[in-house]
Amino acid sequence: MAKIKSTKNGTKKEIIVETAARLFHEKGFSATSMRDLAEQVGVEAASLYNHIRSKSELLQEICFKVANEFTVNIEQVDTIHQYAIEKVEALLRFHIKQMIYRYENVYVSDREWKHLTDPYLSDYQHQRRVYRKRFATIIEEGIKKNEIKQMDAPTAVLIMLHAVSGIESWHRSRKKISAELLEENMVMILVEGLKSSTAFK
Amino acid sequence: MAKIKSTKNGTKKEIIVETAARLFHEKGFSATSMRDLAEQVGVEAASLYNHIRSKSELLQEICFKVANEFTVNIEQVDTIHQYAIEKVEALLRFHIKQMIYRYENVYVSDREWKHLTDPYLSDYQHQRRVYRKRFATIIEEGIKKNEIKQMDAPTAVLIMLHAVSGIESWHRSRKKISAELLEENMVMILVEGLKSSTAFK
DNA sequence: GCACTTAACTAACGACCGTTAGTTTGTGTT
DNA sequence: AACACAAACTAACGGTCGTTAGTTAAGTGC
Repeated sequence: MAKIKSTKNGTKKEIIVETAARLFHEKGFSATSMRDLAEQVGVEAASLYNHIRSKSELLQEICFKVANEFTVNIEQVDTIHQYAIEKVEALLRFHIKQMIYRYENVYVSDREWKHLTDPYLSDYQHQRRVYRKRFATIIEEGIKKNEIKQMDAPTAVLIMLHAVSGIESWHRSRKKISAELLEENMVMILVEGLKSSTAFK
Repeated sequence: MAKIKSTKNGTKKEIIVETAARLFHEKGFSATSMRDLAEQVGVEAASLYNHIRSKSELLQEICFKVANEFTVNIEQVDTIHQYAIEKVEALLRFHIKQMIYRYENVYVSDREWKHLTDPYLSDYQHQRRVYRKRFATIIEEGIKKNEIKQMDAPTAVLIMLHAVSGIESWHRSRKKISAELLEENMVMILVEGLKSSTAFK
């Protein structure tokens, strides 16, 4: 068994991290034991340590993977689009898509980051703060150009970021509307709530 | 020590539950030990059991206390107001105020209810489902009367309920805007996003 | 075929978990 | 002064936690 790739779905470590994300989502970080995780992976608990350094490392991988995706995205969005309101919509749509298609990872990074330990905890908090700040700056810019009505930008950011986490309920609900319809409804409600009523555009 | 009331802030059990809410908020239910809790209350862990039956009971008290407050409120709101959009605004304002002034309890009931065990888990999920359903019905009613624009009502509910949980970030942020300003901004963004553009009212 | 590496295993460590049993302490009532 | 009793204490229970040590099996490259 000297293969570094075990199945076609990436390395064993990647499998472990994905399984951990699922369990952390289902039961929470603290309530998930390494023995739970091992069982789901199909291995003894001690064997996990051939692939990972610690339980904390699993949470770190999940949180920073997700955080980086958002950071990379806002970079792109900020350069591609011209109007602030377009940027906001693009950011919102990305959040929605991540919440739909990479649900477990995003959920864990949103809800369980508190169990990170320093220095990772501080790094993570910093990265999120910077992201929210940048998001707020885009909204400020939109307000100045009269694309977006007068409002407290950080509050608008907070509403958007948390509104999308409501997709959690969508995932849990028995009879769901389609992902596309969900996205369009969310964008409509949230983006229309921002637009200036006297917008020229 | 034969007093049933220990301080002026209610019974010892109430103190324990409030302290538990604070710790469950800070560290999560699973990561909070009875010894942690005891230390914060100023007592040995075993002594807690003179006042409570189990750790689970603490979570139950918190979750159902909060859930009942929302249930009672929607009852009142539904009878007091006439227009659907007014009902929605009243519900939203109540959620915001609860999130500001009873933050820890609401947060715990929102985030840690998964650690309830049956039959409490099922009861809680049912109560929340009924509440959301009722909220959605009010919005449907508003759509029918053209107070609220065409949209998927459950999605609107999900956005509102989760948007207010963003007040978590407000609590954590260093320089906050005032509670009043926060409420007005949130109401503006969210309620304006719902209103029909051809509303007669 | 032999060395090397990877990844599984069993066994166990010390720490901490929620909770119970049994006892002591202190206070208000008679 | 004696009693009742709430509420604190100490000690310990069986269990589970994350993790380490040491070993074994199996595939790779010479």
